[in-house]
Amino acid sequence: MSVTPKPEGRHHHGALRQALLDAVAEIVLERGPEAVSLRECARRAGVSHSAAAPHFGDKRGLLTAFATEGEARLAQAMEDALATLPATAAPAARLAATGRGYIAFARANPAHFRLMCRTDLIDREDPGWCEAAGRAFALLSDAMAALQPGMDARARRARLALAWSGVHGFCALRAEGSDGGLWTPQVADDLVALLVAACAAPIRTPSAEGPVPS
Amino acid sequence: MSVTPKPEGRHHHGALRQALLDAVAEIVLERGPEAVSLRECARRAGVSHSAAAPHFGDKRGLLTAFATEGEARLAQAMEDALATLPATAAPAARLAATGRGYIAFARANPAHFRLMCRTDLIDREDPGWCEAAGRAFALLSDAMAALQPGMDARARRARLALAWSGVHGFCALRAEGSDGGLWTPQVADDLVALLVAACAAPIRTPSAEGPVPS
DNA sequence: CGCGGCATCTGACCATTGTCAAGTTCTATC
DNA sequence: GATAGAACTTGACAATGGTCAGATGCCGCG
Repeated sequence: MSVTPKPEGRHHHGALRQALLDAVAEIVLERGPEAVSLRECARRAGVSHSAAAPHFGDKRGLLTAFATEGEARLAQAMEDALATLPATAAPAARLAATGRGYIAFARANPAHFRLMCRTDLIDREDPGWCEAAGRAFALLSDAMAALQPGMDARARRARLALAWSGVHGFCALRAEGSDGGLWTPQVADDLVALLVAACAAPIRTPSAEGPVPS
Repeated sequence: MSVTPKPEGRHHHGALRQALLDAVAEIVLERGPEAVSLRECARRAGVSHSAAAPHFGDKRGLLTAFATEGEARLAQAMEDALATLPATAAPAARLAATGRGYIAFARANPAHFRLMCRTDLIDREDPGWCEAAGRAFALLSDAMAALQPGMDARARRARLALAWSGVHGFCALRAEGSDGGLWTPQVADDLVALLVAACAAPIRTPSAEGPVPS
Protein backbone atom coordinates (compact mmCIF):
# COMPACT_ATOMS: atom_id res chain seq x y z
CA MET A 1 0.00 0.00 0.00
CA SER A 2 2.95 2.34 0.23
CA VAL A 3 4.16 4.32 -2.72
CA THR A 4 7.95 4.07 -2.40
CA PRO A 5 8.57 7.82 -2.31
CA LYS A 6 11.85 7.51 -4.13
CA PRO A 7 14.70 5.05 -4.12
CA GLU A 8 17.50 7.31 -2.94
CA GLY A 9 18.97 8.92 -5.97
CA ARG A 10 16.87 11.75 -7.26
CA HIS A 11 15.27 9.93 -10.15
CA HIS A 12 12.77 7.15 -10.25
CA HIS A 13 13.80 6.18 -13.75
CA GLY A 14 11.37 3.58 -15.11
CA ALA A 15 9.85 3.01 -11.66
CA LEU A 16 7.99 6.29 -11.64
CA ARG A 17 5.20 4.91 -13.75
CA GLN A 18 4.35 2.20 -11.27
CA ALA A 19 4.85 4.53 -8.33
CA LEU A 20 2.25 6.88 -9.79
CA LEU A 21 -0.19 4.02 -10.32
CA ASP A 22 0.32 2.97 -6.71
CA ALA A 23 -0.40 6.52 -5.66
CA VAL A 24 -3.68 6.42 -7.56
CA ALA A 25 -4.71 3.32 -5.64
CA GLU A 26 -3.85 4.97 -2.36
CA ILE A 27 -5.83 8.09 -3.12
CA VAL A 28 -8.86 6.20 -4.37
CA LEU A 29 -8.93 4.20 -1.17
CA GLU A 30 -8.54 7.19 1.08
CA ARG A 31 -10.61 9.83 -0.62
CA GLY A 32 -12.36 8.26 -3.58
CA PRO A 33 -11.85 8.45 -7.33
CA GLU A 34 -12.73 12.14 -7.37
CA ALA A 35 -9.73 13.10 -5.34
CA VAL A 36 -7.23 11.72 -7.81
CA SER A 37 -5.24 14.50 -9.41
CA LEU A 38 -1.97 14.52 -11.22
CA ARG A 39 -0.52 16.81 -8.62
CA GLU A 40 -1.57 14.69 -5.67
CA CYS A 41 -0.16 11.57 -7.29
CA ALA A 42 3.13 13.30 -7.96
CA ARG A 43 3.20 14.53 -4.37
CA ARG A 44 2.82 11.01 -3.01
CA ALA A 45 5.40 9.60 -5.37
CA GLY A 46 7.79 12.27 -4.15
CA VAL A 47 8.19 13.89 -7.53
CA SER A 48 7.21 17.23 -8.84
CA HIS A 49 3.80 18.17 -10.07
CA SER A 50 4.30 17.77 -13.76
CA ALA A 51 6.41 14.65 -13.74
CA ALA A 52 3.48 12.46 -14.70
CA ALA A 53 2.80 14.10 -18.02
CA PRO A 54 5.56 12.35 -20.01
CA HIS A 55 4.32 8.97 -18.78
CA PHE A 56 0.56 9.28 -19.13
CA GLY A 57 -0.17 12.42 -21.06
CA ASP A 58 -2.97 13.75 -18.95
CA LYS A 59 -5.19 12.80 -16.08
CA ARG A 60 -7.43 10.65 -18.22
CA GLY A 61 -4.42 8.76 -19.46
CA LEU A 62 -3.29 8.07 -15.93
CA LEU A 63 -6.69 6.80 -14.86
CA THR A 64 -7.03 4.73 -18.01
CA ALA A 65 -3.70 3.08 -17.32
CA PHE A 66 -4.86 2.38 -13.79
CA ALA A 67 -8.13 0.88 -14.99
CA THR A 68 -6.28 -1.22 -17.55
CA GLU A 69 -4.10 -2.61 -14.80
CA GLY A 70 -7.32 -3.38 -12.94
CA GLU A 71 -8.85 -5.24 -15.87
CA ALA A 72 -5.72 -7.34 -16.16
CA ARG A 73 -5.87 -8.19 -12.48
CA LEU A 74 -9.53 -9.04 -12.80
CA ALA A 75 -8.86 -11.47 -15.61
CA GLN A 76 -6.04 -12.93 -13.58
CA ALA A 77 -8.28 -13.41 -10.55
CA MET A 78 -10.83 -15.24 -12.67
CA GLU A 79 -8.13 -17.42 -14.19
CA ASP A 80 -6.72 -18.16 -10.75
CA ALA A 81 -10.13 -19.26 -9.55
CA LEU A 82 -10.47 -21.52 -12.57
CA ALA A 83 -7.02 -22.95 -11.92
CA THR A 84 -8.04 -24.23 -8.51
CA LEU A 85 -10.53 -26.59 -10.13
CA PRO A 86 -9.64 -30.11 -11.17
CA ALA A 87 -9.36 -30.59 -14.89
CA THR A 88 -12.53 -32.64 -14.84
CA ALA A 89 -14.66 -29.92 -13.26
CA ALA A 90 -18.16 -29.56 -14.60
CA PRO A 91 -19.06 -26.49 -16.67
CA ALA A 92 -21.26 -25.26 -13.83
CA ALA A 93 -18.33 -25.37 -11.45
CA ARG A 94 -16.21 -23.44 -13.93
CA LEU A 95 -18.84 -20.75 -14.33
CA ALA A 96 -19.13 -20.47 -10.57
CA ALA A 97 -15.37 -20.14 -10.30
CA THR A 98 -15.30 -17.18 -12.66
CA GLY A 99 -17.97 -15.50 -10.57
CA ARG A 100 -16.11 -16.11 -7.35
CA GLY A 101 -12.92 -14.86 -8.98
CA TYR A 102 -14.66 -11.65 -9.98
CA ILE A 103 -15.95 -11.09 -6.47
CA ALA A 104 -12.59 -11.94 -4.97
CA PHE A 105 -10.94 -9.36 -7.20
CA ALA A 106 -13.40 -6.65 -6.24
CA ARG A 107 -12.91 -7.47 -2.60
CA ALA A 108 -9.12 -7.52 -2.78
CA ASN A 109 -8.75 -4.49 -5.05
CA PRO A 110 -11.46 -2.05 -4.06
CA ALA A 111 -9.61 0.94 -5.47
CA HIS A 112 -9.18 -0.64 -8.88
CA PHE A 113 -12.74 -1.85 -8.89
CA ARG A 114 -14.21 1.52 -8.02
CA LEU A 115 -12.27 3.24 -10.72
CA MET A 116 -13.07 0.61 -13.32
CA CYS A 117 -16.76 1.35 -12.79
CA ARG A 118 -16.22 5.03 -13.49
CA THR A 119 -16.32 4.85 -17.24
CA ASP A 120 -16.66 8.60 -17.43
CA LEU A 121 -13.14 9.02 -16.10
CA ILE A 122 -11.36 6.67 -18.46
CA ASP A 123 -10.83 6.47 -22.20
CA ARG A 124 -12.69 3.45 -23.42
CA GLU A 125 -11.25 3.83 -26.89
CA ASP A 126 -7.79 3.08 -25.57
CA PRO A 127 -6.54 -0.09 -27.29
CA GLY A 128 -4.81 -1.41 -24.20
CA TRP A 129 -7.92 -0.98 -22.12
CA CYS A 130 -10.16 -2.59 -24.73
CA GLU A 131 -7.96 -5.62 -24.95
CA ALA A 132 -7.73 -6.09 -21.19
CA ALA A 133 -11.44 -5.61 -20.68
CA GLY A 134 -12.26 -7.92 -23.54
CA ARG A 135 -10.15 -10.68 -22.06
CA ALA A 136 -11.97 -10.55 -18.75
CA PHE A 137 -15.34 -10.64 -20.44
CA ALA A 138 -14.29 -13.52 -22.66
CA LEU A 139 -13.62 -15.66 -19.60
CA LEU A 140 -17.20 -15.24 -18.44
CA SER A 141 -18.59 -15.64 -21.91
CA ASP A 142 -16.66 -18.84 -22.56
CA ALA A 143 -17.67 -20.38 -19.26
CA MET A 144 -21.27 -19.55 -20.02
CA ALA A 145 -21.12 -21.01 -23.52
CA ALA A 146 -19.81 -24.31 -22.16
CA LEU A 147 -22.68 -24.57 -19.72
CA GLN A 148 -25.45 -25.25 -22.22
CA PRO A 149 -23.93 -25.65 -25.68
CA GLY A 150 -27.29 -25.67 -27.40
CA MET A 151 -28.40 -22.24 -26.23
CA ASP A 152 -29.98 -19.95 -28.77
CA ALA A 153 -28.89 -16.33 -28.95
CA ARG A 154 -31.69 -14.97 -26.82
CA ALA A 155 -31.22 -17.44 -23.99
CA ARG A 156 -27.50 -16.88 -24.07
CA ARG A 157 -27.80 -13.13 -23.87
CA ALA A 158 -30.28 -13.30 -21.03
CA ARG A 159 -27.98 -15.60 -19.07
CA LEU A 160 -24.92 -13.50 -19.78
CA ALA A 161 -26.80 -10.48 -18.56
CA LEU A 162 -27.92 -12.37 -15.49
CA ALA A 163 -24.46 -13.60 -14.52
CA TRP A 164 -22.68 -10.38 -15.31
CA SER A 165 -25.26 -8.12 -13.73
CA GLY A 166 -25.59 -10.26 -10.66
CA VAL A 167 -21.91 -10.45 -9.89
CA HIS A 168 -21.11 -6.91 -10.91
CA GLY A 169 -24.09 -5.48 -9.07
CA PHE A 170 -23.12 -7.30 -5.93
CA CYS A 171 -19.60 -5.94 -6.06
CA ALA A 172 -20.77 -2.45 -6.96
CA LEU A 173 -23.24 -2.23 -4.11
CA ARG A 174 -20.62 -3.55 -1.77
CA ALA A 175 -17.96 -1.12 -2.97
CA GLU A 176 -20.32 1.81 -2.59
CA GLY A 177 -21.34 0.71 0.87
CA SER A 178 -24.97 0.65 -0.22
CA ASP A 179 -25.56 -2.86 0.99
CA GLY A 180 -26.82 -2.03 4.44
CA GLY A 181 -24.48 -4.55 6.01
CA LEU A 182 -26.14 -7.37 4.15
CA TRP A 183 -23.15 -8.55 2.18
CA THR A 184 -20.93 -11.21 3.69
CA PRO A 185 -18.65 -13.80 2.12
CA GLN A 186 -21.32 -16.41 2.80
CA VAL A 187 -23.89 -14.33 0.95
CA ALA A 188 -21.44 -13.97 -1.91
CA ASP A 189 -21.04 -17.71 -2.25
CA ASP A 190 -24.77 -18.31 -1.99
CA LEU A 191 -25.35 -15.65 -4.58
CA VAL A 192 -22.96 -17.24 -7.06
CA ALA A 193 -24.55 -20.64 -6.47
CA LEU A 194 -28.02 -19.25 -7.15
CA LEU A 195 -26.78 -17.48 -10.28
CA VAL A 196 -25.16 -20.59 -11.69
CA ALA A 197 -28.21 -22.68 -10.92
CA ALA A 198 -30.36 -20.15 -12.72
CA CYS A 199 -28.07 -20.15 -15.76
CA ALA A 200 -27.96 -23.93 -15.81
CA ALA A 201 -31.72 -24.33 -15.55
CA PRO A 202 -33.52 -25.67 -18.61
CA ILE A 203 -34.30 -23.06 -21.23
CA ARG A 204 -37.95 -22.21 -21.60
CA THR A 205 -39.57 -21.13 -24.82
CA PRO A 206 -38.55 -17.59 -25.79
CA SER A 207 -42.14 -16.40 -25.86
CA ALA A 208 -42.64 -17.25 -22.18
CA GLU A 209 -39.28 -17.03 -20.53
CA GLY A 210 -40.21 -17.78 -16.95
CA PRO A 211 -43.56 -18.39 -15.29
CA VAL A 212 -44.24 -14.73 -14.64
CA PRO A 213 -47.13 -13.06 -16.42
CA SER A 214 -46.75 -9.34 -16.72
CA MET B 1 -35.47 18.63 -19.96
CA SER B 2 -35.31 22.42 -19.95
CA VAL B 3 -34.57 24.35 -16.84
CA THR B 4 -36.99 27.28 -17.12
CA PRO B 5 -34.35 30.00 -16.89
CA LYS B 6 -36.64 32.37 -15.06
CA PRO B 7 -40.32 33.18 -15.26
CA GLU B 8 -40.20 36.86 -16.13
CA GLY B 9 -39.90 38.77 -12.94
CA ARG B 10 -36.44 38.67 -11.54
CA HIS B 11 -37.07 36.11 -8.82
CA HIS B 12 -37.83 32.45 -8.98
CA HIS B 13 -39.50 32.46 -5.58
CA GLY B 14 -40.07 28.92 -4.45
CA ALA B 15 -39.49 27.60 -7.97
CA LEU B 16 -35.73 28.06 -7.78
CA ARG B 17 -35.30 24.91 -5.78
CA GLN B 18 -36.83 22.76 -8.47
CA ALA B 19 -35.10 24.68 -11.22
CA LEU B 20 -31.74 23.92 -9.62
CA LEU B 21 -32.61 20.24 -9.32
CA ASP B 22 -33.58 20.22 -12.99
CA ALA B 23 -30.23 21.78 -13.79
CA VAL B 24 -28.48 19.00 -11.93
CA ALA B 25 -30.27 16.43 -14.07
CA GLU B 26 -29.27 18.28 -17.22
CA ILE B 27 -25.62 18.49 -16.25
CA VAL B 28 -25.42 14.86 -15.18
CA LEU B 29 -26.82 13.80 -18.52
CA GLU B 30 -24.51 16.01 -20.53
CA ARG B 31 -21.27 15.83 -18.65
CA GLY B 32 -21.63 13.33 -15.84
CA PRO B 33 -22.00 13.66 -12.10
CA GLU B 34 -18.50 15.14 -11.80
CA ALA B 35 -19.40 18.23 -13.71
CA VAL B 36 -22.14 19.25 -11.33
CA SER B 37 -21.17 22.40 -9.51
CA LEU B 38 -23.20 24.97 -7.65
CA ARG B 39 -22.10 27.63 -10.07
CA GLU B 40 -22.97 25.68 -13.19
CA CYS B 41 -26.41 24.88 -11.81
CA ALA B 42 -27.01 28.50 -10.99
CA ARG B 43 -25.87 29.48 -14.47
CA ARG B 44 -28.39 27.15 -16.09
CA ALA B 45 -31.18 28.24 -13.83
CA GLY B 46 -30.41 31.82 -14.85
CA VAL B 47 -29.57 32.96 -11.36
CA SER B 48 -26.40 34.16 -9.81
CA HIS B 49 -23.66 31.92 -8.58
CA SER B 50 -24.44 31.85 -4.92
CA ALA B 51 -28.22 31.66 -5.11
CA ALA B 52 -28.26 27.96 -4.31
CA ALA B 53 -26.75 28.22 -0.86
CA PRO B 54 -29.90 29.31 0.97
CA HIS B 55 -31.78 26.35 -0.49
CA PHE B 56 -29.31 23.52 -0.14
CA GLY B 57 -26.47 24.72 2.03
CA ASP B 58 -23.61 23.34 0.02
CA LYS B 59 -22.88 21.15 -2.93
CA ARG B 60 -23.39 17.95 -0.99
CA GLY B 61 -26.77 19.22 0.14
CA LEU B 62 -27.82 19.87 -3.44
CA LEU B 63 -26.77 16.45 -4.63
CA THR B 64 -28.39 14.77 -1.64
CA ALA B 65 -31.65 16.52 -2.41
CA PHE B 66 -31.37 15.36 -6.00
CA ALA B 67 -30.70 11.79 -4.94
CA THR B 68 -33.61 11.90 -2.52
CA GLU B 69 -35.90 13.00 -5.32
CA GLY B 70 -34.55 10.05 -7.28
CA GLU B 71 -35.26 7.57 -4.51
CA ALA B 72 -38.80 8.82 -4.31
CA ARG B 73 -39.26 8.42 -8.03
CA LEU B 74 -37.76 4.96 -7.86
CA ALA B 75 -40.23 3.89 -5.19
CA GLN B 76 -43.01 5.42 -7.25
CA ALA B 77 -41.95 3.51 -10.35
CA MET B 78 -41.99 0.26 -8.42
CA GLU B 79 -45.40 1.04 -6.98
CA ASP B 80 -46.69 1.94 -10.42
CA ALA B 81 -45.51 -1.38 -11.77
CA LEU B 82 -47.24 -3.18 -8.92
CA ALA B 83 -50.42 -1.23 -9.57
CA THR B 84 -50.71 -2.61 -13.07
CA LEU B 85 -51.19 -6.10 -11.66
CA PRO B 86 -54.59 -7.54 -10.80
CA ALA B 87 -55.27 -7.80 -7.09
CA THR B 88 -55.04 -11.56 -7.35
CA ALA B 89 -51.52 -11.57 -8.83
CA ALA B 90 -49.17 -14.25 -7.58
CA PRO B 91 -46.23 -13.27 -5.34
CA ALA B 92 -43.84 -14.12 -8.15
CA ALA B 93 -45.61 -11.72 -10.46
CA ARG B 94 -45.42 -9.01 -7.80
CA LEU B 95 -41.69 -9.53 -7.32
CA ALA B 96 -41.16 -9.39 -11.05
CA ALA B 97 -43.13 -6.16 -11.21
CA THR B 98 -40.88 -4.49 -8.65
CA GLY B 99 -37.87 -5.52 -10.70
CA ARG B 100 -39.34 -4.19 -13.90
CA GLY B 101 -40.29 -0.99 -12.11
CA TYR B 102 -36.70 -0.54 -10.95
CA ILE B 103 -35.37 -1.03 -14.45
CA ALA B 104 -38.00 1.25 -15.91
CA PHE B 105 -36.98 3.98 -13.47
CA ALA B 106 -33.30 3.66 -14.31
CA ARG B 107 -34.14 3.78 -18.00
CA ALA B 108 -36.41 6.79 -17.71
CA ASN B 109 -34.25 8.72 -15.24
CA PRO B 110 -30.65 8.03 -16.13
CA ALA B 111 -29.36 11.17 -14.48
CA HIS B 112 -31.04 10.41 -11.17
CA PHE B 113 -29.91 6.83 -11.32
CA ARG B 114 -26.31 7.69 -11.98
CA LEU B 115 -26.16 10.10 -9.11
CA MET B 116 -27.93 7.76 -6.73
CA CYS B 117 -25.12 5.28 -7.29
CA ARG B 118 -22.51 7.86 -6.29
CA THR B 119 -22.77 7.44 -2.56
CA ASP B 120 -19.55 9.37 -2.11
CA LEU B 121 -21.24 12.52 -3.34
CA ILE B 122 -24.30 12.43 -1.12
CA ASP B 123 -24.95 12.51 2.58
CA ARG B 124 -26.36 9.16 3.54
CA GLU B 125 -27.06 10.36 7.06
CA ASP B 126 -29.64 12.78 5.74
CA PRO B 127 -33.00 11.83 7.26
CA GLY B 128 -34.95 12.60 4.12
CA TRP B 129 -32.66 10.48 2.03
CA CYS B 130 -32.75 7.59 4.48
CA GLU B 131 -36.49 7.55 4.53
CA ALA B 132 -36.86 7.67 0.73
CA ALA B 133 -34.21 4.99 0.19
CA GLY B 134 -35.71 2.81 2.88
CA ARG B 135 -39.11 2.96 1.26
CA ALA B 136 -37.77 1.77 -2.08
CA PHE B 137 -35.90 -1.09 -0.49
CA ALA B 138 -38.92 -2.11 1.57
CA LEU B 139 -40.91 -2.66 -1.61
CA LEU B 140 -38.38 -5.20 -2.83
CA SER B 141 -38.01 -6.77 0.58
CA ASP B 142 -41.75 -7.15 1.07
CA ALA B 143 -42.27 -8.68 -2.35
CA MET B 144 -39.46 -11.11 -1.63
CA ALA B 145 -40.86 -12.08 1.76
CA ALA B 146 -44.22 -12.90 0.25
CA LEU B 147 -42.63 -15.21 -2.29
CA GLN B 148 -41.62 -17.97 0.09
CA PRO B 149 -42.96 -17.20 3.58
CA GLY B 150 -41.02 -19.99 5.21
CA MET B 151 -37.55 -18.81 4.20
CA ASP B 152 -34.86 -18.88 6.84
CA ALA B 153 -32.61 -15.88 7.28
CA ARG B 154 -29.79 -17.19 5.15
CA ALA B 155 -31.93 -18.10 2.19
CA ARG B 156 -33.73 -14.79 2.42
CA ARG B 157 -30.51 -12.80 2.46
CA ALA B 158 -29.09 -14.70 -0.48
CA ARG B 159 -32.24 -14.11 -2.50
CA LEU B 160 -32.41 -10.45 -1.58
CA ALA B 161 -28.81 -10.07 -2.66
CA LEU B 162 -29.57 -11.91 -5.87
CA ALA B 163 -32.58 -9.82 -6.80
CA TRP B 164 -31.07 -6.51 -5.77
CA SER B 165 -27.67 -7.15 -7.29
CA GLY B 166 -29.10 -8.52 -10.49
CA VAL B 167 -31.42 -5.63 -11.17
CA HIS B 168 -29.08 -2.95 -9.89
CA GLY B 169 -26.09 -4.38 -11.73
CA PHE B 170 -28.05 -4.50 -14.95
CA CYS B 171 -29.05 -0.87 -14.63
CA ALA B 172 -25.58 0.21 -13.55
CA LEU B 173 -23.83 -1.45 -16.47
CA ARG B 174 -26.38 0.03 -18.79
CA ALA B 175 -26.06 3.52 -17.34
CA GLU B 176 -22.28 3.40 -17.57
CA GLY B 177 -22.43 2.18 -21.12
CA SER B 178 -20.34 -0.83 -20.19
CA ASP B 179 -22.78 -3.29 -21.64
CA GLY B 180 -21.26 -3.62 -25.08
CA GLY B 181 -24.65 -3.13 -26.68
CA LEU B 182 -26.01 -6.25 -25.06
CA TRP B 183 -28.80 -4.65 -23.09
CA THR B 184 -32.19 -4.42 -24.71
CA PRO B 185 -35.69 -4.25 -23.25
CA GLN B 186 -36.15 -7.88 -24.17
CA VAL B 187 -33.02 -8.85 -22.29
CA ALA B 188 -34.27 -6.85 -19.32
CA ASP B 189 -37.54 -8.76 -19.22
CA ASP B 190 -35.80 -12.09 -19.62
CA LEU B 191 -33.39 -11.17 -16.88
CA VAL B 192 -36.17 -10.33 -14.44
CA ALA B 193 -37.92 -13.57 -15.28
CA LEU B 194 -34.76 -15.57 -14.63
CA LEU B 195 -34.19 -13.73 -11.36
CA VAL B 196 -37.70 -14.35 -10.10
CA ALA B 197 -37.53 -17.99 -11.08
CA ALA B 198 -34.28 -18.33 -9.18
CA CYS B 199 -35.75 -16.67 -6.10
CA ALA B 200 -38.84 -18.84 -6.27
CA ALA B 201 -36.91 -22.08 -6.67
CA PRO B 202 -37.02 -24.48 -3.76
CA ILE B 203 -34.53 -23.74 -1.00
CA ARG B 204 -31.69 -26.18 -0.71
CA THR B 205 -29.97 -27.05 2.51
CA PRO B 206 -27.71 -24.21 3.69
CA SER B 207 -24.65 -26.42 3.68
CA ALA B 208 -24.97 -27.08 -0.03
CA GLU B 209 -26.73 -24.13 -1.57
CA GLY B 210 -26.63 -25.08 -5.19
CA PRO B 211 -25.02 -28.01 -6.95
CA VAL B 212 -21.67 -26.35 -7.41
CA PRO B 213 -18.67 -27.78 -5.57
CA SER B 214 -15.88 -25.32 -5.03
C1' DC C 1 36.71 12.75 -19.64
C1' DG C 2 33.24 15.11 -22.39
C1' DC C 3 28.82 15.11 -24.43
C1' DG C 4 24.02 14.17 -26.08
C1' DG C 5 19.63 12.98 -24.64
C1' DC C 6 16.23 12.01 -21.60
C1' DA C 7 13.93 12.33 -17.04
C1' DT C 8 12.55 15.41 -13.93
C1' DC C 9 12.10 20.12 -11.74
C1' DT C 10 10.71 25.03 -11.28
C1' DG C 11 7.87 28.57 -12.03
C1' DA C 12 4.12 30.61 -13.94
C1' DC C 13 -0.50 31.16 -16.23
C1' DC C 14 -5.30 30.65 -16.53
C1' DA C 15 -9.62 28.63 -15.46
C1' DT C 16 -12.77 26.85 -12.15
C1' DT C 17 -14.82 26.27 -7.79
C1' DG C 18 -16.80 26.87 -2.92
C1' DT C 19 -17.64 30.30 0.34
C1' DC C 20 -18.38 34.59 2.62
C1' DA C 21 -20.03 39.41 3.51
C1' DA C 22 -22.59 43.10 2.20
C1' DG C 23 -25.74 45.23 -0.83
C1' DT C 24 -30.13 45.23 -3.66
C1' DT C 25 -34.70 43.94 -5.27
C1' DC C 26 -38.98 41.79 -4.88
C1' DT C 27 -43.41 40.18 -2.18
C1' DA C 28 -46.43 40.20 1.21
C1' DT C 29 -48.73 42.21 4.90
C1' DC C 30 -50.58 45.73 7.38
C1' DG D 1 -48.66 52.88 -0.02
C1' DA D 2 -45.05 52.02 3.38
C1' DT D 3 -42.26 48.64 5.62
C1' DA D 4 -40.16 44.15 7.04
C1' DG D 5 -38.15 40.24 5.63
C1' DA D 6 -37.04 36.95 2.44
C1' DA D 7 -34.91 36.01 -2.12
C1' DC D 8 -31.39 37.05 -4.86
C1' DT D 9 -27.05 39.69 -6.61
C1' DT D 10 -22.48 41.45 -6.59
C1' DG D 11 -17.77 41.29 -5.68
C1' DA D 12 -13.96 39.33 -3.77
C1' DC D 13 -10.91 35.67 -1.63
C1' DA D 14 -8.32 31.51 -1.24
C1' DA D 15 -7.56 27.02 -2.95
C1' DT D 16 -7.01 23.67 -6.46
C1' DG D 17 -6.10 21.87 -10.80
C1' DG D 18 -4.23 21.12 -15.69
C1' DT D 19 -0.87 22.66 -18.80
C1' DC D 20 3.12 24.86 -20.90
C1' DA D 21 8.12 26.67 -21.42
C1' DG D 22 12.43 26.60 -20.06
C1' DA D 23 16.04 25.18 -16.76
C1' DT D 24 18.48 21.51 -14.37
C1' DG D 25 20.18 17.22 -13.08
C1' DC D 26 21.37 12.28 -14.22
C1' DC D 27 22.65 8.53 -17.42
C1' DG D 28 25.33 5.92 -20.69
C1' DC D 29 28.19 6.13 -24.81
C1' DG D 30 32.09 7.26 -27.12
